[in-house]
Amino acid sequence: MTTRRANPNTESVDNYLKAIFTLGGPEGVRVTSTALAERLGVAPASVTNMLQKLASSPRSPVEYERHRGVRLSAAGKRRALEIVRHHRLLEAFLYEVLDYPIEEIHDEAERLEHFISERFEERIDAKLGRPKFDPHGHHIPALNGRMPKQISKPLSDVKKDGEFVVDSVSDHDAPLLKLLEAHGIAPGARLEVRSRSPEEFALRVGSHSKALLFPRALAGAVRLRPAD
Amino acid sequence: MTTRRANPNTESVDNYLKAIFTLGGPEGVRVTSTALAERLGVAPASVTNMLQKLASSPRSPVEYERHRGVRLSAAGKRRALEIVRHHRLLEAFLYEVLDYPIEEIHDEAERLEHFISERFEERIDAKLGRPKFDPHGHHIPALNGRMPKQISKPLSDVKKDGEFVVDSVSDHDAPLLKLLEAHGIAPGARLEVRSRSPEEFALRVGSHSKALLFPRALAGAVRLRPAD
DNA sequence: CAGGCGAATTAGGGAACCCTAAATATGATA
DNA sequence: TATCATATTTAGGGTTCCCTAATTCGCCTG
Repeated sequence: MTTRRANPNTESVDNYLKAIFTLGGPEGVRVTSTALAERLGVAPASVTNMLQKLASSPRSPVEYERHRGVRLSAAGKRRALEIVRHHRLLEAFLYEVLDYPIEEIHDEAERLEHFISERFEERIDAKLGRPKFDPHGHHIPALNGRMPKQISKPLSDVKKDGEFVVDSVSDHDAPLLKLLEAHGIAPGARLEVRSRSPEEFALRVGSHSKALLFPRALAGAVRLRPAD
Repeated sequence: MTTRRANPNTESVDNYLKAIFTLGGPEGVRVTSTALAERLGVAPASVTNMLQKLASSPRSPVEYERHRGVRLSAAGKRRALEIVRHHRLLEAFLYEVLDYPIEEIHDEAERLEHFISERFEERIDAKLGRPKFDPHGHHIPALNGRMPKQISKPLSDVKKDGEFVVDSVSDHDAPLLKLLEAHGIAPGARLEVRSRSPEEFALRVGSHSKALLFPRALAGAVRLRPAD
């Protein structure tokens, strides 16, 4: 006789949920196995396995139909937002309290987010003064799971010159992040798009006077909102 | 063909090493499977399995002989001390920076110690001002693995009345820890043993005037050094 | 509407850790 | 020194999550 242990490894499951959440966007679009596999760095077959397991568990965090992709159930979305909250609070904490370089906070938070307790979360939240944004400019979901919708658009979508404020920057690409920071491209910075070409943008950042030529290929990593 | 992944789950292995270190004391006495099993909360057979695996790995962290117990190799001891360092730095950090109640720091540190990076360790160490002791009064091993020897003795070993200073308190038993704190029994506190009976000690703690009757059964949890 | 093609799933394993039950060593004792 | 209790190890499984290979499905197109 074995003691039954309906004990999913939370770390792995959480990563699946977070990936489904991220890929599905705020509207909760169905996500394909392949996309998940790629995001998670596992084989598609592994994804199928996991989704079947998750789907057949009580109070399943996902809605899954063979060959038709997955999306999060209400419970799954709640959990995903908890993890995102952990992640972003940790990023803010590492950056502001522990003085991490911006390009290192993501990976460390990615690892720790699965293991911190509610108490830890509460304490760093308090220590930071209940922040609303992480250092990349992303909203930190509230305790109740609410998170305002992103209203910015990527620099790559900018169709005519003008003045903007940097809303957020991508967190995945560490070297790029370092580069952006070096040029002052950080949430809150003023950014003027002076001209555009198929290859690059000519930008003026903050109060710098000289123009910055910014490759279009990287422009998806910077999100802007109109200057007030 | 499968990509080979000589990838021991560090968390579990680390826990074994830490347990061997703790049970073997500073001299590195051989530790029995049963003792390990008990400490780790697993079956003795599981311990045997793990020890065999560890012993047969390259640069093995342990020296293991069937039926004769294990002890750490130099590499194993180094690793164990790293974990202990992580653990104690985390405890200090949770207590001092995040204002955790003393009785909660152990469990949280126990979980996190396996996942923090060298950078994290370095940063909290700096933030705390390179502390030498954790909140329980235990030495924090140095980066190079050095750790001064414990010179205190448990209250339970005290054979005659006198004045002492609390050196350290046990970290495992959360409720007890809370109790000790409530009575002012914390590292650095002055403590006078006024009388002893088979059942309990009569203590005077700090500058309190009234005596505290302290059960002998709990006296192993408090370590003392002579008052200067 | 029959192929085809790529996406997704099934089949069959592997590695890490854990468990119980059944041997088997060890060491103390009669 | 034979015996026994106890400590330890071996045997045989189980779970979780991952992988490759083979198969099947959904869908687009000729």
